[in-house]
Formats: sequence, structure tokens, C-alpha cells
Amino acid sequence: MARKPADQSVNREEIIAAAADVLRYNGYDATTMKDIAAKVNLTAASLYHHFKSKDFLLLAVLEVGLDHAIAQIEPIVAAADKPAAQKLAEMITLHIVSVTDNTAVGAAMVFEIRALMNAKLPPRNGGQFGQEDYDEFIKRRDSFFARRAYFENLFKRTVQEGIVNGEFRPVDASIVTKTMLGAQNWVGVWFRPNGRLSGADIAHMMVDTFLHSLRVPQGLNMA
Amino acid sequence: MARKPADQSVNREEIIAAAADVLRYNGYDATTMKDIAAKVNLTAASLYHHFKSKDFLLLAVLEVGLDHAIAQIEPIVAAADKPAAQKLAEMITLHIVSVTDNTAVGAAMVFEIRALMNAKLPPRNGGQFGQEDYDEFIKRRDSFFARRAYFENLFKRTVQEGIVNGEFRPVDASIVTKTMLGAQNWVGVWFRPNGRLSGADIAHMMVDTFLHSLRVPQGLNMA
DNA sequence: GCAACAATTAAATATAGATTTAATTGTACC
DNA sequence: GGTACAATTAAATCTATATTTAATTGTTGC
Repeated sequence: MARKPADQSVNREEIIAAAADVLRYNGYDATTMKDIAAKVNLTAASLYHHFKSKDFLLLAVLEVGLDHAIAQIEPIVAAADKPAAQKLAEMITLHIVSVTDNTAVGAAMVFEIRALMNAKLPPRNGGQFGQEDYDEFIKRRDSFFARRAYFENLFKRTVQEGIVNGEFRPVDASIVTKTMLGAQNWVGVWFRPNGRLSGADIAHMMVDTFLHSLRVPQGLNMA
Repeated sequence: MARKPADQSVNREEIIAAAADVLRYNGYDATTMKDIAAKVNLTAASLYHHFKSKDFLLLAVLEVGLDHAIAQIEPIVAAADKPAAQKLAEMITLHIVSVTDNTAVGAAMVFEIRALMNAKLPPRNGGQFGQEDYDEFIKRRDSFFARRAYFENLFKRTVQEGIVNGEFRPVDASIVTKTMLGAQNWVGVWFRPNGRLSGADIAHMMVDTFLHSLRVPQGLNMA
């Protein structure tokens, strides 16, 4: 009946964080349960006390990463007073910095989506792994992708908002959104922590690029 | 002494094309040699007559994809007379269409790079696989990444060209290039052949986005 | 019609890694 | 000072696949 986790224990969060780091550098298939366990001074077997399978652990990492990204962006979209351009600038910045600073976000956005789609459960015989586990996995996986679409939609709505209120040129909001997110997610692929630019620097430039592209030219004769 | 390949035979090109298709949908790790072989009516064992290993086959696919992409872009950059803006428009268009139409290009640009980096040879014991094979693999892999950098550089040069000749605003050419390529490569992630837009449609919109962002505003008072 | 090699294959190997099992150890609460 | 469960583990399983082997079949040039 609801015991406090003992000191000896490594909790779920720590394992997820460790797994995110390892995944980020090696990718799902190249990452072994042993690698992840080693990061938190456990054996591979121990991980199964916390997660039903490697796939469930992956799922947990991606959920955490996506939740983090959404939590950053959501409040900005909600702000009723700010101009769309400013909202978008903040959203782009926060997203890029999330990707560069949080390995779980990078995994959720770019690297491990494929692995999640490929996951085929149940892994083996009819062992402990029951139909309920399978159903739960499918459900959470679908939910992950739905939330990912929601995340994209936050950007799209802001673009549309800007178009409607005349701040932005009329563009295909859907494609422009995918263009922006593609560029932003891609940062996770090439970014190196000790490179010339920080995540914030990069964000600054991308904001410039996309706002320039969207903004209705100021001070032009409207003849 | 140079015999014509027999009719019975399936050639290297066909296998590479088949492998690219399978890889594109399942990813390297989820793709088995059997899957690839099945696509060309062979058994897994047969593939080893044509390629030294699964990794070498992957490498071949990526090389073909990258070569294709470079072959499309290179001549445009070379054209001495065209304005940078027009060159860039053509380059973006050809690249996006390559990604949407050619599975090998998609693999080389986005999906299987990770797998190539992870490839650790030699796979097993000291069998047929010798040191020379290992060396060759490393060499070709490094060469692939160098050519990938070269590909990116073709875009970067064109951006710089436009800046120098006053067509484009002064921007960080390196980051703008990565922004564009990120957006373009990302098309490979979300594009669906029977979607609302064709590759060419998407290309058209992205060209608009990026040229708008780069171009020096026309008809402004230069006070 | 045979030598030589190309192309293919069925069947045998090998092995890495995920997962399971059965047992041990820690801790909280009574 | 024992009960109950949480956390952990060493060792045993279990399989899916890449790869190797050894043999077969096709083709060409002579």
C-alpha cells in the first residue's frame, strides 16, 4: 500500500533520461538494454522491473520528449494579446533550444519515430506479455502520433492567425509549417554542442529567415 | 574474361533499387536480407554473391542515391549566366522532387544515415571478411559523408553567390543552407505519394518561401 | 560436350541481445 | 524480528537473422 520508493532504487525518470541520452547517440537498434542499464548502474534485467519491454521504454522516452516540447510551446499560442509574429518567433526559439538541449525531444522529433512505427509486439511467445500489453502499446503509440500532429498544429494555427490578421502574406499554412518544422527538427541532426553557434544563436537566425519570408513587406506603396 | 551477364541473373542495379524501396519503408534494421531478396525473386544467400554484406549493400544504396542527387544539382550551379535566385529555385525543386520520387535519395538524405554511421564491421569471426574489406568500407563510408558535405556546399555556394552579387540579403549562408536542406529533406519524412500535393507542388511553395526570405526587397526607397 | 566461371540455393552456423526465471537483498511498517 | 513487497541480479532461454558452406545449375566460348 503505497510505499515510498527506497533509497537504493533508481526511479523511472532517471532511467528514461539515461535511455534518451543513449538513444540520441546510437539510435534505437544500436542501443542495447545493457547500455541503458549501465548508465544508471543497473543490469539489463533490472530494467524489466520498471518497463515491460524495450519498446515500452522507447515509448516512455518519446512521450516525455514530446510532452516537454508541447509544454514549452502551448502557453505561447494561448497568449491572446501578442502578435502572431512574436508568438511564432518565441515558438521557433523554444523548439530549437529544446531540440538542442534535451535528448528526449530530439528523439521524439526526429530520430526514433521510425523505431516506434516499426515496433512489433508482442516480442516473443505468449509469456508474461499479454494481449492487454499489446493493446496498451498500440493505444499509447497512436496517442503519441496524435499528439505529434497536435504539436505541429500549434505552429500551423499561429501561421494562420498571422495570415488572417494581415501580419503575414497569404501562404499555404500547412506547407509553410512543415517547412519550418523540418528545418527546426533537422537542427537535431547536425547540431554539435561545441560548435560555432549555440541553440539560441541558431534559433535567432531561423526566426529571421521565416519571419522575413512570412511578413507582409512594410512601407511599400499599396498601389 | 568479361562475360556477358546471363539472362537468369539479376544485376547489381536491380538489387540496389529493390533494397532502396524496402529500406525506405522499413528502415535498415527492420529490413532483412530475405525481404530484399524476395523483391527480386532471390534467396537471401544469393545476395552475398553480389554484395559482401548487408552493410555493403546499404552503402551501395546510399551511394547511388547521393550520386543521383548530386548529378541533378551540379550542372545548375555550374551555369555561369543565371542569377543566383534562379539557380537556387531550380536546385530546390530538383532536390525535393528527387526526394519524393527516388527512394534511394530519401535513404541517402535522411533515413539511413544513422545506420551507416553505426555499421560496425567486420560482422563476425575472421571468415571471408578480411581487413581489406573493412578498410574499403571505412573508406567508402567516409567518402560518402564527404560527398554529402559537398552536396550541401553546392547550395551554400549559391547562397553566397547571391549575397555577393546583391541579389540576396546578407545572411549566415551556412545556417540558411542548413535551414533549407532541413526543410527539403524533411519532405521525405512526411510526403505521401497520394497526398494533396505533388513533389513539384511542394517544391514550388518552398522555393517561394526561401526566395522571399533571401531576396533584397525590390522597389524600396534606399534612403 | 567440356572447361570455367557466374548465379543461385538449401541447409547449416553463429551470435548478439531481448526476455524470463528463480533467487537474493533492502526497507517500511507493524 | 517478521511480513510484504520493492528492487535488483546472475544465469538460463530463445529467436531472429546475418552469414557461411557445399552443392547445383546456367551460359558461354572453344
